[in-house]
This record gives sequence, C-alpha cells and structure tokens, in this order.
Amino acid sequence: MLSPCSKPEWIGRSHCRQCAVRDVALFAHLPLELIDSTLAPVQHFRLEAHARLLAPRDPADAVITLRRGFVKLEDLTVDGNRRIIRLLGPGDLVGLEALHAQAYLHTAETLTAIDACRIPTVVVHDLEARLPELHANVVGRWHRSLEQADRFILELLEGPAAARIARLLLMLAKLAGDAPVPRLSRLDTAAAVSVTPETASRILSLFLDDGIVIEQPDEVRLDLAALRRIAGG
Amino acid sequence: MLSPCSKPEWIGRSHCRQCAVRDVALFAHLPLELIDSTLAPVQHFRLEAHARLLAPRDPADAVITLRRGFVKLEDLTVDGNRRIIRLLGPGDLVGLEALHAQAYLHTAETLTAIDACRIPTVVVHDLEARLPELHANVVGRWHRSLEQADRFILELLEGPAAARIARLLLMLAKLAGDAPVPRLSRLDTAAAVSVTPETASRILSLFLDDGIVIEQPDEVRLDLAALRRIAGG
DNA sequence: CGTATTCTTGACGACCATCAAAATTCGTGG
DNA sequence: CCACGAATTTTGATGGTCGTCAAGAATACG
Repeated sequence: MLSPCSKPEWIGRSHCRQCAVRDVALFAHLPLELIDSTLAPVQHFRLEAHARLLAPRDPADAVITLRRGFVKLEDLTVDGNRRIIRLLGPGDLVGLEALHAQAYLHTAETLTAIDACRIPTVVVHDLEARLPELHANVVGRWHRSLEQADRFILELLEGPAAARIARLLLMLAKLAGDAPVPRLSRLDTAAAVSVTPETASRILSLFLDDGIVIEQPDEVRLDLAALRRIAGG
Repeated sequence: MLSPCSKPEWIGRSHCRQCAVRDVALFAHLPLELIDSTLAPVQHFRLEAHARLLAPRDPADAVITLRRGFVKLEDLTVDGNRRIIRLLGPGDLVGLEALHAQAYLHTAETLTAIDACRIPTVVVHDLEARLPELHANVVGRWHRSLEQADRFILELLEGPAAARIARLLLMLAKLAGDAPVPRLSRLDTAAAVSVTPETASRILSLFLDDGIVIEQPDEVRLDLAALRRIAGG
C-alpha cells in the first residue's frame, strides 16, 4: 500500500508527470546514492471520497501532494458556518502550512477518491537546503494558494448567487482539466459561495432544467459557454 | 531623501525595531564589509496619504517594507467593482509577489502617509542564498498574507453588513496596535466588505450616533467592546 | 428496513441594492 | 482668500434577491 516514490515501478508511471515533486526534477538532480535515503519516508497512499485528510490543530509534520482527485479546504466562519476556502486538484499541495507552522490550520477533505504522497516536512527542508531551485518552487506553491484565495474573494463571493455558482463550476472545470468535473453536494456548493443550501438547490434546479448542468452520480457535465454567460465579465 | 539603511543615523532609529528586514537580524549577522555593498540599493522613502504605490502589470523588481503607516491592496472584481483584498501595516511587506513573479498583481495605495524601504528582489535573493534563516522569514510573509486573505473570506465577507463593518474596524484596530486607527473612506469601507457605499454610509451613521465610532479628519476612535458585540462570535 | 442526512419546493419577510436628489467636502485655479 | 467644479457623503423611497421557516421527498447508511 505504501511505496517510496523512488521505486522503479513508480518512476515509470505516467502520473509522475503530475507529481509536484517530480516537476522540479528533484529526483533527476539528486545524487543516486541519496535517492533512497532521502525519499524513503515519502509515502504513497490512496483515500476514498469524502474522507478527512487533515484537521485544524493536528500536528503538521508533512505536506501532501495530490496526484489524482480533488480536495476541499474548509473552515468555520465567525458565526459557525462551514466555508470552503480553497479547492485543490492534481499537482497541488495539501497542508502547505506545515512548511511554516506547527499545526494544520484548516480542515481538508476529499471530494473524490485520491491518489497522493505524504512528504514529511523534514524531507522538504533537507532538499531545499541542498537544491536552491526547489525553494523557488515552494514559493510558487504559496503564491498559487494566495492567488486562489484572491479568486475566491473576487469571483465566488461577488454578485448574484447564480453568477457565483456558475463561476464555481467553471473553477472546478478548470481544476479538472481533461478529467471529469467532480460533483459537489448542495451543502458544499453553498459553503463555497456563501449562500444557503436552499438557494444553491434552487439555482442548480434552474441549471438542470436548462441543460446547462447534467448531474451524474459522481461527476457533472457542464455547458461551459452558457456558464460563462451567466458568470458575467 | 533616499538613504541606505546601513547609514549610522538610520540604524540608530527606534523605528528599525519595526523594520521587517531588521527583525530577522540580517544586519547583525552580515559580515561588516558586506553591509554597505549589499544594502546600498535599499532605499528609504516617504509617501503621502492616498498615493499609488504599485499598479498591476508594473515590472516587479522590488518588495517594499512598511515602517510606518498603512496600505491597501485592491483589485477589480469580474464585474468591474473595486475590492480591497488586504490591509497592510507597519512591518508588513508590500508587493510580495515580486519574489516570485515578473509583474505586480494588485493595486497598492497608501491609506496614510507612509515611511518605507524599497528592497530590490536581487538583494533578497542574494541574502536568502547566504542566510537560511531569512528564507524561513520570507515563507512566514507568504503565510501571513494567506492568513489575511482567509480572514477576509471568513470575517469580512460573511453575515450582515453591520457585522462586517464592525469586523473591518476591529481588524484595522489590531493592525494599528498602539498607533491611531486610520480613517477609511465610505468608498473604501464598502470596497472592503462588499456592500454599496450607501449601506456603508448608513451603518456608519448608526455607529456614529451610538458613539461607537468617533471620526476625526484622519483617524477614528473606536469602542472596541461594542464593536465586538456587533461583530458577533 | 428504519433512521438520519440531504435535497427540494413553497410562502413570507428582511435586508440591502438601486435610483435619485441634495448636502458636504475637497482640490484647484482664479 | 474666495469661488468653482468634481467627488464623496448623506438620506429617502422602492423593489428584488435571498434568507428564513417549514414540510415533504429522496437518498444514504447501518
């Protein structure tokens, strides 16, 4: 079940192209004799849909790179509502805050089944000290997270409810790329765009009636052009 | 007007305690002969209130550390409204994205007169390569920005308008610390919490009537306890 | 098969956006 | 220093959107 990324059968897999760590060519530049010793603690694992990955206040000693599947990051607002603050897809890092804080800050839960690698922070820090180019990549991760937080502020929390939900679906579609777009529950949809579950339900009913959204058990088919029109801008 | 931080009269100033670069003791640990050569490009400057500091797409070749005063970061939403996405105070870095991107991403404008230092990114990268502890500090800056973005999502864009504005004022008070709390225009208040200027005006009228807020030309006095009650949670 | 959660749909009301107009402040130049 | 125009602010009236409350239907789960 757990296998170090340095094993031959791992390296050969096409998914490695999406692996955040592979992207910076860490493995290629590492001296061969260091590969096993350094990357042995990196554990590959799978997890089913709707499972908790991280909880706030958990001791943060590792980051997780998503190879396949989708994850939501959520928090409680001051008046006790759930709010989704970020959506992560293949190539993204979950639990980035482990690189700077002692504990995780947000709840992380899977939206779909996932395929991921657990990388202890000591490994990242070790490699960072040796490979300056990895440092730029880590900063890039922070930058990406910040950009997505800004997009939540500017797109998902702005304008009429229908436009927000349309933008949410477009955001998911972009995250998914070629892969099928994961289906969000009404509760999660509401928690992402700051409306009540009732309004989320009503608006999705409209979208379904118009054929703009087609729901299947675990995924959705979207009329992107129509959604862009509703999203405005 | 422009003076390197390494000049004697600068070092001696009490404000240096608030200087983001001083905080990591860069200067103390640098070999003496490197101080002048490395820090010469760091320029200290002042700017009046309501002045533009950075604009999106400007070439990003420096970060700015705020020694005194307050700055807002803003952007346009998809439907063309101004939205304030971050508020910065003494010790914060403006234009953090320069450390990773080629151009600035947001509009940065002063809320008050400021006292700041312009640090070319090459200087930061040079020092980072030599001093590992600076790297942790830089990551800390990204973390702080991300935390504030999350607080905007969870606090300022949630709940009734009065609660949002109360939370905004509390956030400003915390930023200011001992210093006077800067006065935000109705337009800026509205742009921060995503309401119309009319509602911002109406709600502040209530606060003024109740003595919860007292406005002076450039600053405000706040009844923090009352604001916390209105903020909820 | 029964219970709990999620989802749907409806009716109602509150909050806030919108439109409008007047008052005030600010900056600028006469 | 005053006068002028532009921008901001205030206040009111009105309507729409969405939250709230409620009850029933569907779905998931043990």
